[in-house]
Amino acid sequence: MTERAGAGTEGLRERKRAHSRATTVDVAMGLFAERGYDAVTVADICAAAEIAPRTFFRYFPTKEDVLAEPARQMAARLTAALAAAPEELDDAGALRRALRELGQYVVADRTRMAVFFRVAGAASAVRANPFLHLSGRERQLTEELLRRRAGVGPADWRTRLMVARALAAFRVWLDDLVAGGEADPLAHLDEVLAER
Amino acid sequence: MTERAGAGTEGLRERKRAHSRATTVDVAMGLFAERGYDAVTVADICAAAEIAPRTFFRYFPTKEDVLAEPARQMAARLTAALAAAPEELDDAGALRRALRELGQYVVADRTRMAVFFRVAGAASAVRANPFLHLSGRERQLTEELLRRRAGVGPADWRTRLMVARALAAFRVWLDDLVAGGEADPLAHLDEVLAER
DNA sequence: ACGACTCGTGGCAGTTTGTGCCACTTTGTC
DNA sequence: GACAAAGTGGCACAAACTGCCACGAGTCGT
Repeated sequence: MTERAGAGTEGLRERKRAHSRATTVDVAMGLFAERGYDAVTVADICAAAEIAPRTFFRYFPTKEDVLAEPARQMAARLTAALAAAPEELDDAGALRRALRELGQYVVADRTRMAVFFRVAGAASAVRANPFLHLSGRERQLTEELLRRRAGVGPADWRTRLMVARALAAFRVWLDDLVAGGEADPLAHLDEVLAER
Repeated sequence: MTERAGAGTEGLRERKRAHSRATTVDVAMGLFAERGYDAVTVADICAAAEIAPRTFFRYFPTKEDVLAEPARQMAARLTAALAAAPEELDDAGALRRALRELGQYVVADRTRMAVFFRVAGAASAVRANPFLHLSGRERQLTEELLRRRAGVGPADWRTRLMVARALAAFRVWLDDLVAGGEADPLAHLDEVLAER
């Protein structure tokens, strides 16, 4: 290991792999948007992305996982935002701040997200559902909260409930966002998050 | 149609079908508990339940659906309880009451539920997860709430948030219940549901 | 009671998803 | 340039589903 390369340039291999993965996701999303999730086979994606089926399953353990990529990015973003929140904030404040940042991210990437939401909503796939996906991260998120405050042991139920409620609020907002109609989404997000 | 039979006895066909379905679920749960979800094939279940694979998929669209049966029962129970709630209760009160009844149901059927939770928790299957399963019913539940109060049109976000929060609380409680440790689960449920 | 009709069931062939194994090529290291 | 490490592709194969057709057990009309 030379270890001298900067964090951004991780060697040719890494870049190639990342590029191949990204294009596969793009191609797949395009096909899904065009024909619908079920009508697109993995073989189709592979043909369009010019990779072997065997390779596809090395990138994504499941067909659903290609579709779930945006949801996974959201989850990662949320975790990162939470870890980066100022220390002086309490749990609820930090979580709210992180969710607001996630909201900005979603709104900024609106067109791409719109495609994802539409496709994922119509698909029979469950893992890809951003709402459920986020809920599935509750435990991980709670642990991140505890780590932030140097807490140890299992989280008490009040903390877990707080996290669950915050995510519930975010999901309600996401629902409204997907439905459209809100003139100022971010203001609406603040409103929903502030509801006691 | 003779239509003379009581509501309970719906003809031999219905009864046979219900019996076959029930035994299939039982057999499947037994195998899952014994070897784990992934290590049991549909063919195994069919052999043990003495039905043809083709028949299996007529009862359950997916292998996951056999495992999800208890979760589906919970969802159905919740919907029914909500519909049966006294009219004079407001939305939040009715929902809380329904959740309390669901809680009693879960606690009463403890041993069976314990098996389900253990198997479902360890399984790679997602649909079967009771937590997610319940979240997936949010929309349906909200509609039931509106119907109860003769409301029309799409639910406003405050109502949806209220439902989402109540379910979040129930899930937190379920989590505690599965973990064990609570001496009086139903009292704990009241406590969690009452948390503002 | 008897025939017609419906519906649940089983078998078969075929598609699709996902995996283990091995050979081949590309990349990074010395 | 030699060597190790990692990505890639092809093959065979298991397991999850699906469409089709045939058979037989319930059910209904007369």
